[in-house]
Amino acid sequence: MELLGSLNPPQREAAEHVDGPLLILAGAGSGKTRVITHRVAHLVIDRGVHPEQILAVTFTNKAAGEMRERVDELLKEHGAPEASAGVTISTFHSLGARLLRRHADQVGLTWSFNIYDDGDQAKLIRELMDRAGMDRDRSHARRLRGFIERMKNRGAPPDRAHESAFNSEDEENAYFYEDYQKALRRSNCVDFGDLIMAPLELFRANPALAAMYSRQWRYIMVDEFQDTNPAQYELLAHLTSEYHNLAVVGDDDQAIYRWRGATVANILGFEGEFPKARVVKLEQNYRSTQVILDAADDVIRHNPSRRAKKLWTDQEGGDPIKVFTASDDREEAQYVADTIRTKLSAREVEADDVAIFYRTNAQGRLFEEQLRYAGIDYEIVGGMSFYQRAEIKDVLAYLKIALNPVNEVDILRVINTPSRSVGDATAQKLSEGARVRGIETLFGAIRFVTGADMTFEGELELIEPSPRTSDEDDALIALDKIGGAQTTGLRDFHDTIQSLRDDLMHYDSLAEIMRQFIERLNYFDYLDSKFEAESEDKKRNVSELVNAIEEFERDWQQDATEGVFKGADLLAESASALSGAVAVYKLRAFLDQSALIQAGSKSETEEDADLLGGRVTLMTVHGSKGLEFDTVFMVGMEDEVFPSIRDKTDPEEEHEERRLAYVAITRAKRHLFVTNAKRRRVYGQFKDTSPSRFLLDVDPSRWVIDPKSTSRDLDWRPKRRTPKAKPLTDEDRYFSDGGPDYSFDQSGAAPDQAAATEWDEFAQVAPSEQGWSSGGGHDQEEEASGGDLADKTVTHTRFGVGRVEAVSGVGDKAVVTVRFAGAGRKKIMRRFLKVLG
DNA sequence: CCCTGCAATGTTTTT
DNA sequence: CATTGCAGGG
Repeated sequence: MELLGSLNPPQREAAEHVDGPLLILAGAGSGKTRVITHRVAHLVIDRGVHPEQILAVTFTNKAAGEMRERVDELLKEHGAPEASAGVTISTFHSLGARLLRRHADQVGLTWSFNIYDDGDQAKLIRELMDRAGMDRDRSHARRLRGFIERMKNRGAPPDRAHESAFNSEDEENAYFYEDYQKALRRSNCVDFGDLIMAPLELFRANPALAAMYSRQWRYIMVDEFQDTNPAQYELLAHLTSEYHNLAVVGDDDQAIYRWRGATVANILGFEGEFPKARVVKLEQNYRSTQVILDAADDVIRHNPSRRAKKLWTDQEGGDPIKVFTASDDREEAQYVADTIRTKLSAREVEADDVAIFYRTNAQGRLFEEQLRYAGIDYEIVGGMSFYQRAEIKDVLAYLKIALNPVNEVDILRVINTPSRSVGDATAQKLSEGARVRGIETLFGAIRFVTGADMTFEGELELIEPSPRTSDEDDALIALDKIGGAQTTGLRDFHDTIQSLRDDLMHYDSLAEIMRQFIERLNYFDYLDSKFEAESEDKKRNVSELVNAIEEFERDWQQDATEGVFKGADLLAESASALSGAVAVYKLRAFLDQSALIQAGSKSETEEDADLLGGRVTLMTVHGSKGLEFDTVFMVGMEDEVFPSIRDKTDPEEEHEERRLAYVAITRAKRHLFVTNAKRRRVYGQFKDTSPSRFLLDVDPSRWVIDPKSTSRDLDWRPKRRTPKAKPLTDEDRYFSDGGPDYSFDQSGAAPDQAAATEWDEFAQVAPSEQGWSSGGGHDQEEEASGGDLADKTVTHTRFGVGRVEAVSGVGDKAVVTVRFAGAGRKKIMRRFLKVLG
């Protein structure tokens, strides 16, 4: 069968495109992964492109894994089974990590650098704040982290941060950022942001190297392009500098990572950047029913600045969305669990095909509880990662130190775990001592105290004899004063690391080395003594870590020979003594993977792995992007939960929440349930809620209320909303709209063709009633009311559900004042309203 | 120097 | 409501 035969015309056009920039605007469910994978196969099979010349970049490991699988399949099917391994398919961050491994020496790192996760990063920031004598203020620490992240997302190293500082706060932040970068490099470590920024700096300083890679990867594809940040964009620019064969796929309506520095400008401005770019729109949706797509459109159409695009499907109609309002959050979870139970028993759907989406991870607990109670197998994706658990981080810390002995954050983490009588006071003295010339590192300080004479490879060795300052003298005196018990403890720590390094050099089985190490450390005894009830869990987690390593070792061989990086890592390190050992490679690869993969915590029922029908999936809406399920429960649909708006002065926040809701809705293939609760526990106390404005935006013809619901309408908001609170936001919401009550014209979705404010709209329908001060007319209106409408609940296609407050005039042309649950008070012509009761 | 008990404080979203 | 940080006794 012909390779591209199964594609529709636009899909085919995109897949057949070979040279030059390509922008694929792919609506939700339009088969974008299909297009990417077919394009890869087409390049290799029909166009004779060498697999090594292809690079596909994604954001998540899940997406990368899926793409790899499907490319594998396609190439196998079409007689090129070997080719798949040559194609590089990677996330941005692991691509960055691999580039850095290869060129570590050019950016102030060594081959053995470690990757700090968020927790490590926060620890380092706190440490540095202490050292700088700054107030230990958590919110300040957060701001500093935010600043550093923002700079790195823009690809701005400290010197650029200094240049762009406009006020004294930015200036101070820039100094801190500079300190932070220095400390990271002293520890031979990088953070997540560095995984993008450091390769970028490498290419900026060395354009010839960038050119080399851009010749190597002649065809580059990027998935979820709307979520790229400026640093990633610039990195791509370097990587495509030679041929400009950049093919990007994305959907501006699914941009949900603005808070992480992503900018939709990258996708919206693509043609500006590449005037010769071919643009292909994929608008046929193969996933959902018309009802679901319409509901999604009801929500997203309120956003300004969208690319014109209209999803369509040939699956007409479909089940209406089912809405359920619970009296509280617990009942909400109960309802979801009951409903799933019923559907599973009736064989309407398999557990595999059901998902629950919530806005924040914390919401997941209640659902977990109720599912367990109902005896339903489930899987939680995301949340507290396995690799973030204390016991796992402890063990990994030792491994990281063994590889990279200058890693200060990890040394401080485990120097007293298990207890070695080395507390904060001693650690403090060691930290100060590490800054004395001639000592240089924490391990230098430990050696000074214990009298050990061994130097670890990988430690900095810049000893420049010069007179010490009095601070340094003080630090040395403090080191001298460290007591006997502490010295013994430090010696134990030193020997522990030493023996772990010895083992890594002499044995090949990483899992075996680990088992012995954990034994030697008496780590299980430590867990028993420190934790009562949880110690069994923790021990099991550690064992699971060893199992994970064992499994990793089994598959490792294939991984190491993948794509263009084949053999390159080995070459780069041949100078190092440690690097001769297989276990060291495996360890380093494992550590990278564990840092880069957000492994979801396993469900309670993981033992029976292949149970029939699988299990229900629980995850945040963010986690759901790129996935699809037959039946979806969108829960917690209340204002302040979803949308969760932190900064009410920033209208962009609501826009992003809207896109998030759009993503959630478009995950559903056939059945969508939307639930909320009238009150919900926040910090242990009940708080009254209001229905989500997004839910109210969905036309009532698309949903029905479950008879079991506590409320028969969506008019249960407890307190009046104050429309004055954010007038700008409201303006924004309506500004871009195609206008009232005629079908949404997609060509009008461009921002400059914005149609009407609410007042303009009113002018269209009833010019004579227009007025900025409606106060005077009130009494008259009420007297002239048609009677039949007074106090009725009505719905409007755009404003949703509201209650009639006043009516003036009669018949279809009557003007009705309605207070909408989601949109405040409006005057609307009678004929645009549907009366509910 | 370590452990226990109390208080404060906080929740987006993820590579 | 949980978790995390901090103060004071052992």
